[in-house]
Amino acid sequence: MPRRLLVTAALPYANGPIHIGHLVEYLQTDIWVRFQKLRGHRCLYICADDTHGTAIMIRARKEGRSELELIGEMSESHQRDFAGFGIEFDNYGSTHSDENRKICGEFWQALRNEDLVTERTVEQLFDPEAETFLADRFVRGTCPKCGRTDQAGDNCTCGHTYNPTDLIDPVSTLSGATPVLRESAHLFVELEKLHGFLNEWVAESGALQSETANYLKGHFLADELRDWDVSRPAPYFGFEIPDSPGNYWYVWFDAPIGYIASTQQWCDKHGEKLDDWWKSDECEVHHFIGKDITYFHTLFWPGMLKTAGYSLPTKVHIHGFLNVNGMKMSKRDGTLVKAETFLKHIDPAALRYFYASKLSSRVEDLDLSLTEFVDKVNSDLVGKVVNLASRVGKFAGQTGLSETYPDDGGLFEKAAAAGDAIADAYEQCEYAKAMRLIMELADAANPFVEHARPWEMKKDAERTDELRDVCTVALNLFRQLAVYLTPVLPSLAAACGELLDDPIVSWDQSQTPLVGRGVNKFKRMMDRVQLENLEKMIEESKAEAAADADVTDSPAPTFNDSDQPLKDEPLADEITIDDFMKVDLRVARVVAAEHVPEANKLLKLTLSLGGDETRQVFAGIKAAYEPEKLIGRLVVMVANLKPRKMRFGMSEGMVAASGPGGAEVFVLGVDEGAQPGQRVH
RNA sequence: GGGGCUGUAGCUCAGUUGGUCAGAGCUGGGAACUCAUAAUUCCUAGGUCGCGGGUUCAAGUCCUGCCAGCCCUACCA
Repeated sequence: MPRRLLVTAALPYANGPIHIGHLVEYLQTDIWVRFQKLRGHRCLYICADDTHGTAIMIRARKEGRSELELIGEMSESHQRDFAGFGIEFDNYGSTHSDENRKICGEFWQALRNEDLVTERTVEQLFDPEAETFLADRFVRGTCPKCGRTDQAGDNCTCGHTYNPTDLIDPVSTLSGATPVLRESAHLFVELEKLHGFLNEWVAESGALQSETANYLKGHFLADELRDWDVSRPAPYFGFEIPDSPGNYWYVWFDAPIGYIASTQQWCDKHGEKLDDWWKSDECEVHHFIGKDITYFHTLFWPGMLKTAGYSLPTKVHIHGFLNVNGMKMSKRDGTLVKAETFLKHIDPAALRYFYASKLSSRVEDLDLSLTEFVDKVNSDLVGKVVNLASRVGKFAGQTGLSETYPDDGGLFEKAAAAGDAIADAYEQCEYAKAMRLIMELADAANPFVEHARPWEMKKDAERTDELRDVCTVALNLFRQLAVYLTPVLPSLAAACGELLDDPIVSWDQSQTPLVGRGVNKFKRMMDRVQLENLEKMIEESKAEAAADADVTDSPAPTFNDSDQPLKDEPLADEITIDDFMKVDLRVARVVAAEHVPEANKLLKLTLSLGGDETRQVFAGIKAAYEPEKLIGRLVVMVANLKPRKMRFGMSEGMVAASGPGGAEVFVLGVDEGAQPGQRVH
């Protein structure tokens, strides 16, 4: 009896590229979906980009473009990355879609009708410069408890937790401005009214792993459920709440509804009814998510679904995080590898298999050890599975497959019988177990070829029938493995289908051997993974991280620069390189700086050109720089400027600076590593 | 501080309801073979199953105390 399944993976946020950590989930889900489809069930893999919220708004602003442009580009890059790893969605939507807006409205109305929405005034820090309210993570300041500076908005490294309003000297990370307290009206969902329902659902629906059910029971359900703040005041990139002008749905309100909206898009394209997928007892709904977003999917979301009359999740599959070499992924270590970067160096099939070999149904972090990755993929996939086909491929191309399946000592039959256990493991998301079972079969297959010695048969024309039989067995055992591995390795399945002119489309193909037909020319199916390539990948990631840091560390970069400076001071007449070379610019270190009492604008600087060479320079930067702060700095000076006698003494050069003057003066700096005395070319 | 999980051969892990359960793969060592991507096959690896108690005729397998690691969460179960 074919089942109907609607499967989702969490919606990736449109604020960054996909990395190998994300891929754990999308691959886990893709494998499950491919498995279900292979088993003959109707199954949809639904996903979308999560596009709303302050972070997107801010980023778009910084990059000087519209949110739509940003999320459009992100969606494209996400989908390209997913496709690169063989992740096949039935529909990939966006939370910023008409469908989503409409269904959000429907959910909202349902919440209103059930009297679950209440309004309250909230005091929140507001950035007067960026003109936006600040979530905790956009505020930093001094810890009120221990006095450490530059601490996060909600907690300090000393362990103390607080509200961002408690911070001493709070600063907005968006603009550097000092936030002010401002009131606004927020809308809340009174989740407590659904407490009874949630208690029951968590305990009895069977939708949650027991560890998760216990966690919820102990953490949230034990107390009164707090109201859930689902609105954000303008400006906010999202959907405005129809009955509350100036307020927008919080990104976590519309994100999960995006699952439904994306399904709606699929239905519209395929002439199906949404209700058959989301409001039918005949359809299972499975969510795959990471442990970090557990409560959104196990409390708020079921509450919303229940209220709006949609199906509750049949199962919420929660996975842990990815570590690399036993440690948290980090940009600095180059272990937070972007999907795109990975693809430049490594076959994605290798990652699919490795993750599969590590995943279980439990909420456990998994570790990607680079050496283990190489060993496992190479010995299991290349050494055992692919090798099975590779070693008889050439012969089989000439002999074809025997008319009847030969005696193989019960290997095929035994492996066929193992199919149920393997399928069960897939179904339970126990992929590691499935892979282990499959590799046991592969371990049994190679000795058959070894003992049959087909290479000897090849030399004897009279033994062609025997040779054909050996090839028939080896290729059928290989095909059986390929079928079992199809959810994990669609590329291998495709290669197998091509070799035998019989595409793998059904799990049942593992139960019957293929006989009495030709075999195509063998083509290499997979390359071994080289540790060097992984190392290159890590190095490249490090370099990317370093490049990113250069760009993002500078506060609030804006690229929509004004054209005023150029208008104020148009470009000078063209000169030749020789003209330029007449100006001798040198790197110099400020070794002394002091005020000149009688001067309004001047500082007296002593510049060192290295060694004993110093120059005394009067610079008109008094309004912009404190003398003490200049000492030690490297600057650029015009070193061959004719000395000029000033009222306060000789000035033996000029410090290069830009700006109209007054406080608006900016001394040219030099990157670290420059030496005083070096000429600027 | 609380809660959860884990602790089995160098590494990654299997070990159902307690009784050939002390295992597999990889690595290492030895040998064979050459069809295959220096792939494969055969032999070999002597780990007090974290430590101490307890229940039982019998315990990696149940109970308990301790130790270690990981995850979650923090004045709250």
